[in-house]
Amino acid sequence: MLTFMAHATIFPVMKETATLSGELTATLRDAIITGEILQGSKLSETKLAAELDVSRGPLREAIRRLEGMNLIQHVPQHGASVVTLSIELILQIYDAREALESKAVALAAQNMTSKEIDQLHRLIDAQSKHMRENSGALIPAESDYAFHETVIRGSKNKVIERALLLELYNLIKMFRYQNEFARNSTTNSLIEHRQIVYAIEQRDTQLAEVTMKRHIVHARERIRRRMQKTNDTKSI
Amino acid sequence: MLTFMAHATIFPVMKETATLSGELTATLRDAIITGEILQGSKLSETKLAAELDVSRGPLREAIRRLEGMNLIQHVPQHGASVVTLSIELILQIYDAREALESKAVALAAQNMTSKEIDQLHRLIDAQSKHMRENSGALIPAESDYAFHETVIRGSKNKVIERALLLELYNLIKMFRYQNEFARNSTTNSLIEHRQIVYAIEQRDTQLAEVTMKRHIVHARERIRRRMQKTNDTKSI
DNA sequence: AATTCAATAAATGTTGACATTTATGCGAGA
DNA sequence: TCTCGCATAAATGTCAACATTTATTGAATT
Repeated sequence: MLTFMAHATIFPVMKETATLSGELTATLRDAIITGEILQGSKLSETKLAAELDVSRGPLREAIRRLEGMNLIQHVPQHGASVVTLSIELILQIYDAREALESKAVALAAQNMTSKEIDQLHRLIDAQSKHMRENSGALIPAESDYAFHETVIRGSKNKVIERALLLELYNLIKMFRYQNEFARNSTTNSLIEHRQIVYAIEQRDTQLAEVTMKRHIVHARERIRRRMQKTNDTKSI
Repeated sequence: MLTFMAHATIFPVMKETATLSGELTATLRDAIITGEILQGSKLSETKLAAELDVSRGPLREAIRRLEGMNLIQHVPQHGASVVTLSIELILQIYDAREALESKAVALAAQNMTSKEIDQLHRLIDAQSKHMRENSGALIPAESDYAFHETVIRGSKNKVIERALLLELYNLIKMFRYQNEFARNSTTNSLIEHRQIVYAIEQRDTQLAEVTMKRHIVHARERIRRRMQKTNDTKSI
């Protein structure tokens, strides 16, 4: 028996709540991200519809949309199942993210308004304060997302924005939410965030790009090392 | 009255033909790409279902999928309409493509098998032969797509592959199909293709990346200049 | 003449039933 | 005991009717 909705407020959502199928999309998305619906598990339309007390029509539409978000895979005449976050897939996601987000920050360095840059400062200051007050505490994932999302939107490129926020970040959130070691940012992250904001402020597209690229490569490397270790342990 | 299906064989399709909604997805996609359904036009579920002689259920699913391919925009309680390829959007698409495909070719330089590289040679040789025999003729778009698709698949990165082939290239095909000046490649394209293959062959990831980036930037610049000119003429 | 409001028409959203395909399980036969 | 195949069950795919929201039209009022 699934409860859902429990985490509905955790992820600042789209406004697609006007319609039932939109509501279902958000509900299922959060259930998948949090792991309430397990990776790789099959989504039976009949059962899900019964549990959620809706008809299969809107449910199928929600599934189609989640398919477009890379959260669900669908085989005709067979059914839909939740994506499995293999180490290979995660690393591929981070490679795609590296390419897109380093371009995004280069564009952001060109296109962000000073107001938006102020917002970046506020976010960083909050992160800084958080670390000072809880000595040695790491940056919570939510704060990290807020920073990256602001940069991405600052690119003013709707295509990159969509690819990152709608199709990659859900997967990244899913991974981090379900892997404790990845749930918070490292101590270095704040420093790297500062460097990124500095580059944007200077309107230095190349510096911004390189800095962001390094920031993401570092994150990818941490994951790779950690997952490698996990795999080693498992295979003993 | 729409005929559809007429161009069904033009675009080498997915196998999603097993189901009616999959068939509809392919049909509508091609109709949108070719311009048979005009940019910005509203897709009335009722009318379309009547014209295609199907019920609205599978049609709605097809529309949701095309939404995921960036070909259709959907407003709840209002309806779906075909995307409009403004000059701004096209340039944004090419910025995203530049980021993703330059990363793809870097990965391809690492991961492509010698068999796959042979395939690249065959494609280039065909292009070369085509230009020699029809003196001064340009590379047809289909041949150009085949080259880029082979490189992208050579990256072995499913995430980048999906983003490019499923979410960006349909839009690019749509743009090129509906703009005569962009329908074929330039004379330089073949040279640049050769450079890309050379870099892949040498397993030189950096050279591959830089070369591909320049190749795409050139294409973007051609479009920018041409569309700028068009806009100028219009505004006189 | 322009605007507003109400009534009507039409579109999207949702539902439950039906059709077809796929999966399950049991019994027969080797 | 294992395998094959048929019968049954269950799931996905499709359809048509219903509900609700949005768009349109025209008359009334300012």
